[in-house]
Amino acid sequence: MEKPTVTMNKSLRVNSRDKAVLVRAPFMAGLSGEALVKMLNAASISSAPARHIVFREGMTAEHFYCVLSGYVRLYRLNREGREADIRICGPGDTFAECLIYGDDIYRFNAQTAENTTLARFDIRTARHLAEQEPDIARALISCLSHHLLTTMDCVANDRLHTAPQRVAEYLLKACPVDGGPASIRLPFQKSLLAGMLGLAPEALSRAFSSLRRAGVTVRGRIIQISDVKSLRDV
Amino acid sequence: MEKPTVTMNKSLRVNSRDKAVLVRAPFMAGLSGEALVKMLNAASISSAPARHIVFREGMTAEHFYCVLSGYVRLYRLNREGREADIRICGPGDTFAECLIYGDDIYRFNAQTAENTTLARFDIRTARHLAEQEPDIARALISCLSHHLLTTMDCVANDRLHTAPQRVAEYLLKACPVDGGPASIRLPFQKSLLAGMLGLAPEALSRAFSSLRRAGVTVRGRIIQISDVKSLRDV
DNA sequence: CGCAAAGTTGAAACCATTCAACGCCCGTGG
DNA sequence: CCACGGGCGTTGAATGGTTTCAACTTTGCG
Repeated sequence: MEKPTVTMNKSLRVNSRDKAVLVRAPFMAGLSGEALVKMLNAASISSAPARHIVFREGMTAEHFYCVLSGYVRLYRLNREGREADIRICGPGDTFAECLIYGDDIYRFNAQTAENTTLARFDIRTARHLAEQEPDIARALISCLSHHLLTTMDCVANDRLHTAPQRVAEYLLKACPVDGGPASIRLPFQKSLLAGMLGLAPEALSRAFSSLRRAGVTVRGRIIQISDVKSLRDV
Repeated sequence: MEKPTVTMNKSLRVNSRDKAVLVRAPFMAGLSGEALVKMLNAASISSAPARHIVFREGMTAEHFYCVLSGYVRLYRLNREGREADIRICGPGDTFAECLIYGDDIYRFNAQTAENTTLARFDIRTARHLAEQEPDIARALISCLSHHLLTTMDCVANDRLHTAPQRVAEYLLKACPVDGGPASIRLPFQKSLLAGMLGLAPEALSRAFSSLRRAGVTVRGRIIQISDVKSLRDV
């Protein structure tokens, strides 16, 4: 039983349900038997209530994480205390794995946005495993590459698109279909979506109402799109 | 002699001078003899004039690159043709290495900002090498991690800081000293710095002139800072 | 010297933030 | 049952930062 530096509600071994999510996470998917077992053994599960601080910027980085359920907000503060989200991590997403080499200090804050279950990996252990098992190294490379591309997308979006365009883009990505009408249920609160798109909650609200003329109707977390194609023109 | 998909001025084997830069690049530094030789053999050098398109978004990704001299702009276009820079790569920087696993399509445009020498690696070859040589995998992980952190910094900066703050931050990072007066010579054009910070050239100009009251004097590419400490308060 | 590219400055328009007020939903407790 | 209150979301008005466009100046290079 290790003591985590940041206390959580519970800290327990992997149960079968969490394991199922973990094994399907992009980071673990594609690991062979041996490597998979090693990683699973290195994992420990913890769950935390909403708004729990997982770690703070500047803290010594000892673990990286994989979200099993719920959502985690990665963000940074400016000197006046204003927060800016960098990334929102949902089930299957890994975060702070980028500290596996290099500085041993967290470079941002991580806070749960709702009740959340996390898998936690010791960074040193994972580093050793990555050096022993080529498959684990490969998984790490693949996972980091994907994050990097996503984050570059984020920079480009912030710099190229207006608020309604970013919202439209999110909706289109979340849309299962490629034409006609569609309906989406947001998996989290609107304030979280706002942060994800680099907007104040008010700006998201205004973006939604400006998308009404493009056939977007919002009622709570349910979003109706009358015509996916016309949304693409925004 | 392979034919590159994008024609460059010259395409030649590694010469001793380029090799020296390449070996010192973060990506190659820390490679052992065997791994180093393999990577060097996989590299081919090409140089291109200013404003040369290295590759375009959507093209089949066959190579990734390491800048040996000069600068490369990674950017994306919106539908109206406006450009937004995602990253500026200088000597020692690697780009498009994030495509080593995953889709085989470039996700952004790359253009030289001045006369530039590049090392080019075949992506498939590099993938095989990374699977054979744990050191190469380790170097890739380390390199990708660093990029990811940098890009996350970029998102946070864009969202948290104003133009003068971003400029001040750049100057402080480029500053060798931590107090008193300092002088910096920009390694590239101001328009490139503007793009790097997510600003229009005019906005950079205004930011500089608003930093005059913080003791910043600009003459061409030379920037004088009367007191580094007071710049930190911006 | 002269031209073209790069950089600066001003004015106007635009976009997003901020602050404040209000409405809504929902859980709690009387 | 209803009243209350808090969290969340929406709306309005004012503010501020950045872009855009255009004109002008400066720089660098042949």
